[in-house]
Amino acid sequence: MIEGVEQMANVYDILRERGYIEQATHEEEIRELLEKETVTFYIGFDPTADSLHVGHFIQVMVMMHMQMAGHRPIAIIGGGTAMVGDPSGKTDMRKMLTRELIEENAQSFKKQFSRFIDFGPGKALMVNNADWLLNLNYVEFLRDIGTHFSVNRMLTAECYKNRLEKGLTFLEFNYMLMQAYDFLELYKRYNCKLQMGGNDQWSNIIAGVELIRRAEGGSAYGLTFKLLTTSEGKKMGKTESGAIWLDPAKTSPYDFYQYWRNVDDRDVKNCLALLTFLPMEEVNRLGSLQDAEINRAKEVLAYEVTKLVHGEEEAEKAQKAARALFGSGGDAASIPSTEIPQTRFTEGMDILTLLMETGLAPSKSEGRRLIQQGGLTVNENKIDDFNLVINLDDFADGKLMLRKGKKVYHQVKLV
RNA sequence: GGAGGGGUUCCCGAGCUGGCCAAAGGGGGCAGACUGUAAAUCUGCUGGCACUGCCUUCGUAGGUUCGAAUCCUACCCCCUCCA
Repeated sequence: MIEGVEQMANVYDILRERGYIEQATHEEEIRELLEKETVTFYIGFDPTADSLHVGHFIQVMVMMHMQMAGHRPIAIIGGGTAMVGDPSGKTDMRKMLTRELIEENAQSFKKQFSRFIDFGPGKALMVNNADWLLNLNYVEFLRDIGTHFSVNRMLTAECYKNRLEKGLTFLEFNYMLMQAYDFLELYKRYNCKLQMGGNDQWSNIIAGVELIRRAEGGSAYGLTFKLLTTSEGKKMGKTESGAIWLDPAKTSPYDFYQYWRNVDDRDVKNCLALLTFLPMEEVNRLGSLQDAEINRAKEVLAYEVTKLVHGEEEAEKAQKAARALFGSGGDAASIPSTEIPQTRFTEGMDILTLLMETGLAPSKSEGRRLIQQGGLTVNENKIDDFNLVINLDDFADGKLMLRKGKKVYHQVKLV
């Protein structure tokens, strides 16, 4: 399903070249390990939402690279750890999730992973840490695992820094132990020697590496990736309306495509390297395009990432729709649309209601504001009257095109 | 448990000698100009609605008052110091 076969080069070098790697516990050893044996490694994902998002996707990319290089990924679904909530990098305590919700989320994650990773026999594993965390005996756990941790040391960990100022509950403080225990458990069960994760997981990862050494005298390694950030250091994959989800029901393929189509010039190269499998020569070539030329690179980026996540057909449709709206040609079939029964227009619908129906405005006040400021176009005619009534005559071929601002298109279809 | 500080509109953060407060300022967001579906910059807007007015909002519940984010009472929560 994924083309672009990796050469015999060491994956470590590939990952480094593409810019994934941020920190490693033992750079040389890891590189050697990956060179000479099939390494079982893991990345954890806490099911705190009902879909994976772009931030997770970068980790999935790494798993794919690793699997293509012949290593064996374990995707851990953190059904147990999500019960506690990782305080790393958070300023506030997460809201507690119910067990049922976590279970549901875990199911969604599972489905999504299967799109990207081959879970065939021996190829990869997906396990839920709820299996061993949920029934732990408290005192036993403290005696077996707790003894290996120094609170003094934990308190100096980067991940707790701002929480020590704002407050940290004992519940969350335990998160690190649980994640470390996961690693130990996987080490024992599957000979898993390497944990990877976003750089915010660094403290938790070394905790596991050290636990394995102390408890088992074993060697384990850790590797972290750059978090997907913009050139300005802001977290990427977030918009005003929330995260960019991989679930097409939560972020439509068109919106997904548009997100990448509109990234900052300066982020194009990085995104191409991290989120596509294009060869690095191509990435470098596209990334060095200047001025308006770089729009071509953005199209490639958007197309490639959308293809990976939603498949070729959806990527194709999204690209055509975008071209139709912003350039010339293409067909607009798959731009976001809302279907509204014809009968509702027989006596006309006021424009403000229509804006709310289509989700272009969250309230009539905002819709009014939008129109007053000249931000709304209906069928390519700028609207200046917020009392405008839309009726059937405004539809051509059963369709009406709304445009908010410069690039938010929305089609109304009669049914 | 004791002492002190604090909970304000999406976020941070003023206001708290009662009316001029839907609430300063900043951030974010949205829109306009510019442009390359970019960035930067400039401008406007930014609780809701039946919008020259009305309604709801300043931790929660009551009270005082013609009138409260501002005063009083009780309660909840957070932080700091002490135990």
